[in-house]
Amino acid sequence: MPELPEVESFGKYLVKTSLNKEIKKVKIESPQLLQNIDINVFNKKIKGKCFLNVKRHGKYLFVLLNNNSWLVLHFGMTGSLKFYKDNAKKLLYSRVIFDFDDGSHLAFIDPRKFGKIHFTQKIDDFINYKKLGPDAFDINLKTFKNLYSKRRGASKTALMNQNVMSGVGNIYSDEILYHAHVHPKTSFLNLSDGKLNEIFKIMKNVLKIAIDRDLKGENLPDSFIIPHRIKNGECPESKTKLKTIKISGRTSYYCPVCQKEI
DNA sequence: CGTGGCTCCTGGCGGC
DNA sequence: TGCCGCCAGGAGCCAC
Repeated sequence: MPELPEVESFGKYLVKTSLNKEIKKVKIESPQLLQNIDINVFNKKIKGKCFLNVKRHGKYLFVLLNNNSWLVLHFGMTGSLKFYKDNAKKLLYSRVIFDFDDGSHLAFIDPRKFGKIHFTQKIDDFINYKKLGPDAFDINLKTFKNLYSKRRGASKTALMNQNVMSGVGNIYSDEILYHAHVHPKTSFLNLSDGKLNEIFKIMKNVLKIAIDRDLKGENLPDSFIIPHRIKNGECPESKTKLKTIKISGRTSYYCPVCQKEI
């Protein structure tokens, strides 16, 4: 689930529910999510603090604590956040739970435990450490073209590479290429300058629509390929049955009529 | 640069 | 029903 749009809404959700409350206790059910930090040190850094603000870069959510450090959340394939008030309730697949002093809780839910939690003093340090490219929602056209115009290999692989640009994953790369009428295996090297401009615009648009819809809890438009990502799904435009191929080990959906390989 | 394979985990689904 | 293999919206590591 969690690519850029979902992480953006997790951030908004955290802001809406969990800011400025003292964290009484952290329950760490799955210590393996903690990266480069001892469980005791983690506890010490969090206990008695509160969340002040959030920032997002790509698929990472940075949560500012009132000790000038940032908690870094990455949601993997199945991570999410859930806020609740009921004291007795404990949600299935809770891996880390923040207990606030007013009796409410924020849980990091993650069935597959692919999520990761770090600490950093500065966001930029973390971005450098992970070698993350610019955020897909912030990036400008010039930078985008610099990064992609000479990129070899499949366009889908390039869009998913977090070191080139950060935030687009398997699902949204398919969506972007679908609207651009580009086959996921086609290389950026084979695309015209105009096509790159178009892909840039489409990417921004797709992400914006996805963020808005996610925040409102609505479904994506039927003109998107994502809702048709099912067995026997059809292209909403040409009504052709969608095809799937493996690219970089991930399943890619595309329309064989609208997206011809070059 | 680039690719493909394997790994970390758990649950759901289809096939036999 | 029971078991098995495969698949899943991420990403790091390694060999080539």
